[in-house]
Amino acid sequence: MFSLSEENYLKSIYHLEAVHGKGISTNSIAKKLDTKASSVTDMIKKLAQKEMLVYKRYQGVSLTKLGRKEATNIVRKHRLWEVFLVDKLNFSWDEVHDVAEQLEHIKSPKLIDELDAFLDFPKMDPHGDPIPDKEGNFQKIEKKLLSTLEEGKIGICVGVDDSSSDFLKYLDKNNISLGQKVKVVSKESFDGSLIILINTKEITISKKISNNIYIQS
Amino acid sequence: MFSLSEENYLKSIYHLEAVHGKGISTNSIAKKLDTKASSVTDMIKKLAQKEMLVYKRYQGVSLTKLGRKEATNIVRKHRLWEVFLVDKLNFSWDEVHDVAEQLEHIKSPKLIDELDAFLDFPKMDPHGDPIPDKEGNFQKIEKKLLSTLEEGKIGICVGVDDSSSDFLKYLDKNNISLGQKVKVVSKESFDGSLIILINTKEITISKKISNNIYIQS
DNA sequence: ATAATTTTTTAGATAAGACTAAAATTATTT
DNA sequence: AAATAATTTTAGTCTTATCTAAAAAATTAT
Repeated sequence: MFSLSEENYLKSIYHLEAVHGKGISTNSIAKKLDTKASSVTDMIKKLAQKEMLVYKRYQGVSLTKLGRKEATNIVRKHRLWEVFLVDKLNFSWDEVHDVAEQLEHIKSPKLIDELDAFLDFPKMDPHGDPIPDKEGNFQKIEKKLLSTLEEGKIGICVGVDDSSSDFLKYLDKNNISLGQKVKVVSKESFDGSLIILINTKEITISKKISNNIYIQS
Repeated sequence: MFSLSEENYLKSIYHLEAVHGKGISTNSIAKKLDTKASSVTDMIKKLAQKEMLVYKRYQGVSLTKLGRKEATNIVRKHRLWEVFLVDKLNFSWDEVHDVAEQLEHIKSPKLIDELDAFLDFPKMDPHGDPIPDKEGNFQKIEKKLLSTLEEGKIGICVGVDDSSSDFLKYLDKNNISLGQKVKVVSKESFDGSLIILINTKEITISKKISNNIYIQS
């Protein structure tokens, strides 16, 4: 059984590996968890002891198969709770993160599988991220950043990278939601900003925004 | 904001006060929480500091209005989650306690009220205990112990005192559930055991059992 | 009323998880 | 290749919530 803290470390390392591959640095974990590098060193020693990850001093860490399984299960729980909050309890997609962050640590063999069934085995969470099944498997969705879409091309919004409340509220304000059709009207080469067409309305979005929206074309 | 431990102390003291009135002893809290008296002394000092209870050395403790409000809210959360687990996730009444024990500590202003609405504002949990509303009010149910029912009299089972899995499974096995009609066929004066009629079947139950079943007559 | 017992508190120790500051190692420049 | 910079680890401290053992107070029995 893992402590809340241990679970958060495993989850963070899992997410970092998804982006940067194996060999995650102490500093990057510290940044992600908003803690100090020395605290990270302590914890990864402990998790290495438990064979959740492989660690060699000064070399960064990589999850073991067991560690990845544990992490995947936490992600599964987090995302299922997010679906529950949005589908059943009228939360909006910018409100779910903090609560799911707590709910993901509830320990019950039965709870999460019943919840999964109750929600009708959803494949996606409210931000377009895939939900691992009981065995830890999930389909990888074909997607690319809106910032990579060429002028004149059309895409469907299928996910977001940043799930912060501020960013999601910005999207709401501009009627950008999952499933929304988006056309790149023009691209400003100087700063990478885009003029995009949402329904019948043209809006300008910065590179920072288009780098956080995933589309399917 | 309160720690998990602080919340558990408040809840336990609340339950003890419900049975024994004001002035709860250090030892009884220790017993309830399966911890040592010295640990209790430490924690009640801390909670007294926070004005959740009144404490004078060697005199036991009593919740303040604020402390009672806090405790009531935890009880509300616990019981709402129990209803959720039974009504929506196919848990049986002997399976809910441990999970609700975890879920009651989730902190979200919105979550619990939405859950309440989603469950259609239930007034009772699966064990027949009343669920406080948002303001902390709940109706006290008229009930007495099955052990106090006289020979030949009939009652409706409306609650249980002990909510342990073992006891509830025993009840299931003998078809005793909330709403079930029970008739006392005879009473053994030597050990207080009862022969009771459940539907068409007569069974013998010990005093210990009849002391844990609440009925309405 | 005094002795014995029980309850409660205090004092000091421990474990988990975080921190700061300094030392060790690795990476980058010049 | 040496010097500088950045990263990582170690050593030691802190907080929270426990614990044990001993002291203090309250209660009960003689």
